[in-house]
Amino acid sequence: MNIQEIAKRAKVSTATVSRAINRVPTVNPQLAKRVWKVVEELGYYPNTQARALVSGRSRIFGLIVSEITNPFFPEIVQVFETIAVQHQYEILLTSTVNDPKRMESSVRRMIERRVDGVAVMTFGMEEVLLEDLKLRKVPLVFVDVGPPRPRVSNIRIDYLHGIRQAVQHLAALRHQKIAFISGPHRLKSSMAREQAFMSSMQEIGLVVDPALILEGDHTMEGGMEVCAKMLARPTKPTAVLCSNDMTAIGVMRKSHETGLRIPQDLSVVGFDDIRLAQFVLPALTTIQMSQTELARLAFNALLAEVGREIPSPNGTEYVVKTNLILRESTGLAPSIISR
Amino acid sequence: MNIQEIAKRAKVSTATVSRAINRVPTVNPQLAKRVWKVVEELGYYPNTQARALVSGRSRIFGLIVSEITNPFFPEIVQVFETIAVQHQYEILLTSTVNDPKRMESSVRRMIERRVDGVAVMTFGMEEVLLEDLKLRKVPLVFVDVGPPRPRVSNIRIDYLHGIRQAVQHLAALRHQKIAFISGPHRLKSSMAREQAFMSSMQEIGLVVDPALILEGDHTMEGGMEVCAKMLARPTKPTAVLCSNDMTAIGVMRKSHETGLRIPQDLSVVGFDDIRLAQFVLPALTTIQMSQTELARLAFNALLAEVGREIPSPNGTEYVVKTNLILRESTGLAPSIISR
DNA sequence: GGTATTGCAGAAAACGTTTTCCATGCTAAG
DNA sequence: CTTAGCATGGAAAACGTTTTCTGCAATACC
Repeated sequence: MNIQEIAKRAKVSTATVSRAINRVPTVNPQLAKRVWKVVEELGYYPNTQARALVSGRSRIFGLIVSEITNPFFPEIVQVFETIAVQHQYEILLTSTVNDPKRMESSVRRMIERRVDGVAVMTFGMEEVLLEDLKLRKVPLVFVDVGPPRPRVSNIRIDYLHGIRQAVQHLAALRHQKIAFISGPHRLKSSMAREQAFMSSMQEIGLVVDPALILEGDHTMEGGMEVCAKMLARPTKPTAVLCSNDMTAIGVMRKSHETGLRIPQDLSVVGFDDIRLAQFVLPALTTIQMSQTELARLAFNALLAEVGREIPSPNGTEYVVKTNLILRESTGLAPSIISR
Repeated sequence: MNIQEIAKRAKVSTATVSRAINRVPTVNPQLAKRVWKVVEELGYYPNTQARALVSGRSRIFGLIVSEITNPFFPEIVQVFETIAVQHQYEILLTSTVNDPKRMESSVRRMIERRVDGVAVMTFGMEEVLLEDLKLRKVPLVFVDVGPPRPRVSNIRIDYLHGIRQAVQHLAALRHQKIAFISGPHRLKSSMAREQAFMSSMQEIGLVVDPALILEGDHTMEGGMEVCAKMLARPTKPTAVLCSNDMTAIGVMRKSHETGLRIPQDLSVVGFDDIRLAQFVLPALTTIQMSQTELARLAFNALLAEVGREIPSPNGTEYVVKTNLILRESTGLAPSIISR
């Protein structure tokens, strides 16, 4: 069933059918009604492929996330999809599993499908592979990637804001030996968080013990491993700030296994504020980076760029704030209590 | 950049370019090489929309899940996507959030995009809306929906196998008052689990106390609520079997809050075996329903149906087994210990 | 050596839309 | 009353492929 069939039955030309369906105002209301009647009767749905072919716009956005099984991302996908649907956009989802090969193949597939834009939510993964996209003048939006270029927007996360709050919160609870467990060093976002931690510490005159800066991998298992390593060393921290919530949850679990009570013996702060953070025991104090806002911003950035006929000269930069959420996993430093 | 440009530069016709790219064997190797050289040079990617338009196959499968933020689903999405990529298929993901409106709109969008098949992983949601798809002879695969029809495959979950194991495991631990917290009653899969529980109990001569059959909603919050309700009643169970892991985790949490120790005071069994189940404290004994297998089966069912030129007369039925995984949340019934 | 058969590449049709261009009929202005 | 201008709908081109059909040359067979 196609537009010709409709045209025949409504006794008009295909042009009129097209115009009626797209609600072009110049078409005679009576004809339009006739067309719509036939459309309803036959349950006709236009063929998007043909539409895209001639209009040059596919109404598809690509969404690249680093790992859909990481609880941080489903929320983003959900929100992104919801907004997309509202704007009659479709999404092509790719979970790269941090594999450059998959990243490459997904970029290629997106180009082949002629996406109108791509949101790259991998938090600083190798952008080399994205040259292809840039070259093709597809609108892009990244997280934490500089510097801006034409057609490429960037969402900058203001890590410092939340991390500084967290550090000061811990300091106020008399913690001095504060550890930091980062994410993989190859991620830009990961390093940015570490930097923010360091400068927040120095700002209030706390020394950063290099032995208390450790590298995790943003998984719960990784958190457990690093925690074990950390607790085996001579200088033990009284508080630990983690680069994401899964790591923090791993730390909590391993601490529990080794008999450490949280927050009495060790305070733990996470990062991200995934839903799960509210539900672990004790509930995790964490730094919120709103997934909803991130998804919304990313979508709007793409939509804006698609709407522009002359590309923005230097892209646009958006900022997402981070904020400390107080829950139950932080408390007074143990030395204070025992005194 | 299009196929004509390539044809011009390689000094062949567009037909030859098409044949070369699609590796049709009859094309002269020398010509093919010339074509490929130009393709590489220009970084040409074929336009999938045009391809789909003429070939009638979009190489897109729809994937409808009930809620991507429910940890059960990301794993399915991940596996489904991975296999899809291997077969040069794309997926159109929809998370219905259990909203019939969204379900309807997503079905419509999938038809418009001319998907080659749809996997409906909503575990028994209102199929009424899917009439549209059936009518259009799009290959479909469902979970727990009968009876089979042409072009519609079904994955039947063998709930009884795992649930019977769980009930017998609890009985062996001397539990007699075993509660069951179901999912929403409108889900077929939910009722099937409840049925399996009942018959497993009766099979070994245990009485099912109607007061101990409760309805949850497959979320952690729901689990906590139902648990509170359950513990407020006069007849308290010594073990509880939950219709999914999130519910079980909610139960564990609420029990903990009210001072009940698990498994000493209450044994808890989940269903699904999401990754998180291994990581809660204590690790959750649960009934595994392999998400990997489910995704793989669903994809293969669609692929098989697409390959067939004459549709299977009555669809195909696949079966996924369920199995009890023993962890730490189940133990001897409390009355035994105190004796 | 002439005709039938095969192999292979190019021309052109087809896919289902949107959109440009053109024709028609009407209104309004001179 | 005539003509310019405008509104509206139809014809046809265009989008970028695949695929069928056609034609030509080379080989095989009698």
